[in-house]
Amino acid sequence: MGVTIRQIAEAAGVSRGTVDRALNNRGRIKPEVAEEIKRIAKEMGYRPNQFGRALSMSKQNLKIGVILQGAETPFMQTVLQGIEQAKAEVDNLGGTVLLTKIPHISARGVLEAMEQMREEGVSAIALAPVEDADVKSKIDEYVEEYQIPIVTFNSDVKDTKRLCFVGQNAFQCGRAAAGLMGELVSGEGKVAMISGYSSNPSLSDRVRGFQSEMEKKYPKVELLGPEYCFEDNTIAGQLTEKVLTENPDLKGIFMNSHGEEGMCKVLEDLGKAGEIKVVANDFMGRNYEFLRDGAISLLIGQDAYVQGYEPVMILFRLLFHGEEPQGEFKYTEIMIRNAYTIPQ
Amino acid sequence: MGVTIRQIAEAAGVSRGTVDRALNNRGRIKPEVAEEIKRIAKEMGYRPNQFGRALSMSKQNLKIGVILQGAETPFMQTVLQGIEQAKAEVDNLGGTVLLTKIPHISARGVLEAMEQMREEGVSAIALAPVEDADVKSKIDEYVEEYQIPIVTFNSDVKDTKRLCFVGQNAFQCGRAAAGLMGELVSGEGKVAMISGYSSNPSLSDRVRGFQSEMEKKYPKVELLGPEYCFEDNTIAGQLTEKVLTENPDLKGIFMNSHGEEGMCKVLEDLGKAGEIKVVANDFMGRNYEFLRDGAISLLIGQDAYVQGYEPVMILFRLLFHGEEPQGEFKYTEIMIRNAYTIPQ
DNA sequence: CTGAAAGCGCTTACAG
DNA sequence: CTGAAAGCGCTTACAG
Repeated sequence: MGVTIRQIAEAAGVSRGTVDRALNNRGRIKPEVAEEIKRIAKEMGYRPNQFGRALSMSKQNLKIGVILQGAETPFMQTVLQGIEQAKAEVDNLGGTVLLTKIPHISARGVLEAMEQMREEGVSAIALAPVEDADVKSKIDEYVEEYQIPIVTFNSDVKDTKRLCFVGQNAFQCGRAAAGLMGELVSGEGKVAMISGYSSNPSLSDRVRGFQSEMEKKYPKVELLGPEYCFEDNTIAGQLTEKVLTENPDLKGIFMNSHGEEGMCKVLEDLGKAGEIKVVANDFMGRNYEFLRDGAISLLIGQDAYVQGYEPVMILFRLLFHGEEPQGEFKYTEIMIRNAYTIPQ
Repeated sequence: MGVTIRQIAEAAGVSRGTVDRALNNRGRIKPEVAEEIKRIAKEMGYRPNQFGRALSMSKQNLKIGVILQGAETPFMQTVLQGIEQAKAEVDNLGGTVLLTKIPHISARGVLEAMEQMREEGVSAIALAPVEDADVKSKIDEYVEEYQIPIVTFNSDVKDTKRLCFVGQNAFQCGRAAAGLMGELVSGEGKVAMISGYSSNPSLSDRVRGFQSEMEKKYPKVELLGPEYCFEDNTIAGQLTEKVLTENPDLKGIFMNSHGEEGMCKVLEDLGKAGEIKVVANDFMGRNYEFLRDGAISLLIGQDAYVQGYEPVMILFRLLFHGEEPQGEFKYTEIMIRNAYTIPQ
């Protein structure tokens, strides 16, 4: 068992309150006394008991706000599970998590939610995804003017005062996909790229990573596209059919967006499933099924759960224990799965 | 803020002690009263505050023993990091972790360590690896006679009363390797298997998983071996050279043991690195380096850290919170990595 | 500037 | 079988 504040108080011949003031720099204490107490504490190897502190501080009812956009997508549903888990833990520890789900993507919705949370007295906010100039400046305002720390997750926003970002390193993810595809097609032949939206920075980063690494490491691979399917199965199917018809010698498809069902349907209908090597993204929807069937060769995923869980806990640890996050970027692991490493 | 034991006591018209007895099944309470209190607690959505509990229970100074064999290997070093982290957390929460490292593998060492831990009054033991009849019967004796729950990790022991096992599903790992290798060699050609010891059950399970899945899913692949290198680089190099000389058309090597350095050296010397597809195991030693160089195509790994961390925490959660483990097997994730998904 | 006391939510002897 | 009280280690009004 560790040294307690009481033992230090006895050793220093003062009260526990005084030790607290000294050790936590609360002021209202004679500087020499504070110094002496700190010296004694250090000498005795004092380490504050987090349970005592947490229990005592649970009176403060610290509030953390979470703003989530596009909660209707399967991916965000998993993120949501992570948030709910963090919320349960924070509740349990005497805090509160205020969650606002905004349907689809709406900068105005985010701004309003931020406003409202400030009125409700939150001490910190986790926010995703972010892609708007007004939101950016509001983030800086909150951090600087109101000292409300903000963590972004899933999609980051550069050049703001946000504390840190939790999510995928999209460029590196694209490179990992290239490394896999290069091997799957034995380093040569045609590979088509299908992405979602050209306007989405994460998707674009993945495409850039894929292209640059393929060029560098597998120069004999000829890349086609990217074409954009807007995460739509019908369009994805049409694009798949088109590229296959125009390129009967196609070796692989890098599916960088949702629309997998549409693509796999066409591959199966044409008897090409398994023959055309497919690297796809995210452990969502029917992707595991396609992996088992062989229509998808390898799947790359980000830990959606962690993307919901970590931001809340990072803020909690900051506010409750004064523990700063490890670094500005908390990248979730880039996970590779085949048919045999599907969980459960 | 959550519901507290005090609120339940008021709602039920009893004292807090009575609520505690009801909710934690401590006996000495009229069954009907207990039922009623549980009902109310559930209705109010009561979730115990872990800080309060931990603080209050920190008087008990609960001890958990950990016995680790072969700590000198790099793999066990990482396991050790997980144990140290768990130890730090448990210390901080008012408990104690007693760690005994036994050099190499020694059943007698394990038996003595168990004996000593019981004398020191541990409430539970985590133990690895296990491969001995005497140890088996001592496990059962501890569990049944002394009510000391035991968790095995890294390597399991069947047919005992151990609470659960934390480690890899070796057979499934072999299957995963087959799935990768099958794709890497485009489903045909010769693939050599090099393993460590024929007597090691985990290694054998991986080989069996590899063989059975290859046979089933890639029948055109011709498997050679397994040959055994006894985790020795020199022997691994010799085996590699031999199989390459005898089979100039070799397409891949499944390296199921340590000795990667010896193998990669030969591949590089013969100018075959990258050409021969290699699937190897464990994120240890120079394996990441070989992955970057391309001498190893894909790496499969188990989470060594989790294998150290989880057993201690499972026991802590059991003793401290009365939380039973999820199931008898806590399989660590089978992770696949290529040159782009190396951590950091 | 400092101390004494109350309280956070829980568990645990101790009385009855 | 049940209750009242003390205590875990910390923080925080409140007095002085």
